Amino acid sequence: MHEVIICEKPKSSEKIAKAISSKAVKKKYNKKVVYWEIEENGKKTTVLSAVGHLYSLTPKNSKEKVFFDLDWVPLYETDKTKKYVKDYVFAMKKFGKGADKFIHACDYDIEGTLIGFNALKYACGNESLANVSRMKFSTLTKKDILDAYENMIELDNYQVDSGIARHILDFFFGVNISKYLMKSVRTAKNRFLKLSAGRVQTPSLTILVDREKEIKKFVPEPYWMIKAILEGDIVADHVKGKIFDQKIAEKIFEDCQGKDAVVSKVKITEKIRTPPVPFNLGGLQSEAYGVFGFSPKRTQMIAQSLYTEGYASYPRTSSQKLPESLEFKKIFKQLSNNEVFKKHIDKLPTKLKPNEGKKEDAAHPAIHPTGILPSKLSDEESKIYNLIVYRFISTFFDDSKLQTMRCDVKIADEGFLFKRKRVSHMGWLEHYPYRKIEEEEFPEVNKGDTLKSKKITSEKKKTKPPARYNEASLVKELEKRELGTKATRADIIAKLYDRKYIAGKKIEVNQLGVNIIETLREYCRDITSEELTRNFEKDLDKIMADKITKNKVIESAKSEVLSILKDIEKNESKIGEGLYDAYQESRIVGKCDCGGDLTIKYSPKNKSHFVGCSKYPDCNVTYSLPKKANVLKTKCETCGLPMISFGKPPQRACLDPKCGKQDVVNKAPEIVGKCPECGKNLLKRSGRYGFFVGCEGFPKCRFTCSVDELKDKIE
DNA sequence: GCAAGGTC
Repeated sequence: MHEVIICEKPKSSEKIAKAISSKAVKKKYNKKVVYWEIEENGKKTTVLSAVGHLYSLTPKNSKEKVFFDLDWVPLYETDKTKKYVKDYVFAMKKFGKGADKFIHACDYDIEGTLIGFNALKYACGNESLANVSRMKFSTLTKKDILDAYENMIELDNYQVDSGIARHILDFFFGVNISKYLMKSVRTAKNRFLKLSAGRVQTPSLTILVDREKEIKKFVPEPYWMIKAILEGDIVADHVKGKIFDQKIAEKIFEDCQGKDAVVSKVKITEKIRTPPVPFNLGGLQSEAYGVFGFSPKRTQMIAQSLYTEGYASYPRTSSQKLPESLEFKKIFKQLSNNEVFKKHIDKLPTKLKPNEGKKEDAAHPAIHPTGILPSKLSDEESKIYNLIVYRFISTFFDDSKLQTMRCDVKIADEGFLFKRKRVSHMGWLEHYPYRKIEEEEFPEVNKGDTLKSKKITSEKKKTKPPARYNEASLVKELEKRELGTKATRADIIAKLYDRKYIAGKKIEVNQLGVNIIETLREYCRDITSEELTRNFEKDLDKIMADKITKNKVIESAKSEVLSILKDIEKNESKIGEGLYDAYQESRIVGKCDCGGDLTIKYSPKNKSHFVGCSKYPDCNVTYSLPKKANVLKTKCETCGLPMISFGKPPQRACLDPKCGKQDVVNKAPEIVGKCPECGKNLLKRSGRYGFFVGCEGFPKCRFTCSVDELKDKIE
């Protein structure tokens, strides 16, 4: 009797093999692929693993104008970066074929069910599906696995169909519409532009376009802030905060001149700050962005490598929970071999109970260190590793307490107030070195005291437009709207940059991005919003509940896509021109002396980019660009042309080599003042958008401001 | 050349 168990990933094959038998033997195929063998009571069990999807959809005939005839082919054939998949498929073919019994033990969700189904059908052989049963577990604990092994169910073919339909529908809409967009540019302008649209990427872009529109149409409103500078350098704000009526502001300003302040109320309160919750992928991405400025994609790759090396747990989790079964004590004991970690771990309470978050994940706990101490890590890896360790440790500590003083004063019947904050109990804060620690002095004032007023100021300000998204806040927004999955969100955003739809750390939408959304809103409105995802979900649910067949859903999607494509084709030249012009516009980097626009162009002959004038051939101005150069928004202080950055470590220079202006990136940054928050030096740093002022104490102190704001901020 | 989804 030979039994074969198919798992979704190597990690779960290990857990499943070990749970089923203590006699499971680890074996390797082709030196890389791990599988397990159990021989007991005359029965042989082979536990094999996929690595996520092993098969991918591809057109039967790649020369077709539209793709509706699709085949499942091994992933490594369609994607050159997925070579590692090959050995897993081969191992499955070698050890999986011809067994008496097959067990599908992938994650119990639509994708997992399809992963196992395709592995069985295409690697183990079609006939394996005749002898298959399904294990259903929600966690990879020994108990759950054994329960599932002893109470196997039938493979749910409706769930399989639902998974297949999801892949096909995404392909129909995504690939075909993308193709037709590119085709329109080719027809109209005889140019190639890499364009794409999809069920997730397009609504994500819509979110950014809508925010861009809000920002563009925003009309700043003036308001006044009235402050009183009191003895002891106390700055008190008028209780009204923003005053939008100039007359009222002027009256308050006049009335308060030369009058002293009388303290009307002093209130000291204590706020509890609970420890942070354990990291899920989104949480780690967001924190790593805030603390180190790492893109979510970068963070994900680093976390993946820490996981592969065995230093951290599985990163693609939604969970903010740390179950006791992880054996915290054991992890802490191992981590204590590191002197620095030990200092923190030694102070842990005896009862180890983490402050968990609400989010759960059936397959994995929150991200945590395994206890195995890394020997060699790159700079970036050790930053993420330490972040994971400190976050893990800090969730076990007690609350931190923040004391807040609020002092109300009266100046000529007008209310003013000032606040002070200080941490009165460190708690977890002491063990999580990525947070600012407030330590403001509380002035000694009591009710009835008079404070001499040195000066009353009235400052005119303007309301600000809504903030731009950055990569981390967009990941969060997608999470909130349930667009994409934890594993794909960072990639989707990277794709939007790659297509040149968007640019910048504070994400700005290029004209091309705006145009894509406008075009699709006209021809395929559903794909620009969450509507398409919602419609898919409804259909997939119906397939699962046997209320509609997979083929019906596929057929109706096909006719819908066909009609959209027909519309696009009918308006091809208009769409193509619009898209190409929009693309050109976002390539403009400055003005040429002749009045034309300096534009980034591509020379297919030299396979490189350069900057040329839009009035070519009337104007011959060109500037060559070094390899992998970025044209920046910062203008050269000498000649006004844009600056470029290139090389590693990055250097900056003027676009015009004759100008010769070099930037100061590699020199020590200039000290421009003292930080108003922590007293350390403020440095003039250069970012993507030119200079900004940042505190030397970063990341502990997060003070930043623009160069223009500097005077106001440090008085 | 094009999607979104799983994972080393």
